[in-house]
Amino acid sequence: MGEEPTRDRIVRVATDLAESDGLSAVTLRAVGSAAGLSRGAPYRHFRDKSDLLAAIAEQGLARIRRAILNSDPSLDPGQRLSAALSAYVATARAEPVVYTLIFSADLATDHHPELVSAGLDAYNTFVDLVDELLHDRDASRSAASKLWAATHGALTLSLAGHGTKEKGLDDIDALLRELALAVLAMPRGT
Amino acid sequence: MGEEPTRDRIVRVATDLAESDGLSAVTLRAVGSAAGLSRGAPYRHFRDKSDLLAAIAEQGLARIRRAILNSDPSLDPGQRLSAALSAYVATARAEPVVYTLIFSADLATDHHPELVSAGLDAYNTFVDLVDELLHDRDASRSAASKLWAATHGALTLSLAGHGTKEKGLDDIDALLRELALAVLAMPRGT
DNA sequence: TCTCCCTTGTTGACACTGTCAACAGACCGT
DNA sequence: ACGGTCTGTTGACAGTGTCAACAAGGGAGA
Repeated sequence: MGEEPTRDRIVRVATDLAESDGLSAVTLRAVGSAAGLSRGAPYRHFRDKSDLLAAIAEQGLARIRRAILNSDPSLDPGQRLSAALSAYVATARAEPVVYTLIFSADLATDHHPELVSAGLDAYNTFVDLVDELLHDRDASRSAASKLWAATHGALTLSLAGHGTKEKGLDDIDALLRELALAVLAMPRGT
Repeated sequence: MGEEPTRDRIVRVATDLAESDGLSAVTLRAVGSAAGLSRGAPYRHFRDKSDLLAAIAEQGLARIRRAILNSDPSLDPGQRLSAALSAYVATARAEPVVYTLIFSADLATDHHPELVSAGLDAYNTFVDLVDELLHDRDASRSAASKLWAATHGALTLSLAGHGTKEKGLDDIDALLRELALAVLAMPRGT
């Protein structure tokens, strides 16, 4: 295989570091060292530390997009949508630090347009899946927004530790199934 | 009025600092200085910086709880619930940095039990409001969880800057009304 | 009153971090 | 051969979280 570009390797190493030792362990020195480079090396590939974090988040979003896109296409649209939601949750659960980072306010999205664009890609991929079920672009966009919001909300509450004791947030998958049902059963008009 | 305890003043000053200049501006030195004290003074009231952040989040949760509790009691239960949701959103919008901090993974909830307890207080207050509508404790808990998840999700997506261009997340209040309708219209059994 | 101790606050010090400037080598087209 | 760009290294500096040592105050008990 071709050798991995240094920039990609830095992002990958930084992601691993974040997931294994927490976001606070992601220091430019540690990242450089883990990538086999020296302290200042990342500055040849990223303007800022914030720029590196944005890259981590961006690739995380791309991974999420791929996960929901890989849901079995042979399923009927409803079941595939459900599978995509499960894949979304599973990916977020597998890398909670990155997932939290994506929606962190630390990243001023104004200064990181490619992060916004990665978010839009994931969103549009999701809209496509919903559209296979509804066959109505506007309704699909609206439903996808609600589904994403509901999913993300339940996920965050669980990841943040709130709600582990509160019944109903304990089993996210069940909660999600119910939320998805509620959203999709909504009157189409409004 | 009685003089404000130093600890409370530190938390208040730190909260103001966070909202006006961003979370990264909250340094122990700056907080001490803004409180009229010296750099190391906060250490007499908080074990860690993380401990101070947890206190900020905790009081933020208490403020949210008070906001939803203050929704006009003379309204009928359905409208009051809607007003409470609006108050929740308004409070979060008024202090986005604190709101984001509450659900940040930086705060290991294991080490900050009083933060978890503040979250439970807010949740239970919310369940009470839903119960005035449903008159069924279990169903209310379940519905409250879903409403909170959906609200928080829509809010976060909007606060993080994702979705400002995507139709449907633009107007959160409309989205919330629809989500609330969908959740409350759900079959009670499941 | 005097003494003891605990609480609150200050200051000096240290390791670590993000960041930048100065420098070194590799590669590449002319 | 040569100048320039790209990638990488190292030294330096201001800030930051954190801790130990020290000072001031006030309340409890003799």
